[in-house]
Amino acid sequence: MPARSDFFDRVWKVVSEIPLGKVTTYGHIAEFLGSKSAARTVGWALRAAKGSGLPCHRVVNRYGGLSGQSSFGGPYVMEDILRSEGIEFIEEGILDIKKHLWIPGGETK
DNA sequence: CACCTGACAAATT
DNA sequence: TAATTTGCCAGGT
Repeated sequence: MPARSDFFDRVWKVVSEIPLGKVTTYGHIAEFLGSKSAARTVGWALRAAKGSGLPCHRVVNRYGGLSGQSSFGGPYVMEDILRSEGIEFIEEGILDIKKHLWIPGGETK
């Protein structure tokens, strides 16, 4: 497998653990990985994971904004998927992060 | 081989 | 309070 790196692999794993209807932020993932400031690397991993079947649309920035729209494939792709999963949007491109925030390791429960 | 870029965030000035 | 800088990791040029 995948060479990439432990960091990437961990990011993919965490993201794949996100329950449907929930979202998480780069900062929380990075923090879970051990480096809270590695949010950049998290986004980097998602970008590399594009096409790997990873639900990267469930990962947003700390404002709940869909940061990776441009890299995802379309400006309305992520939003449409998130809405289909039960995510409430405050406005176009911005979801209610405080209502659907999920924390890695927090368990689905 | 060295520098720059890139889906961010938090701290400091 | 806002603006700027640093930290993080890997990939591309």
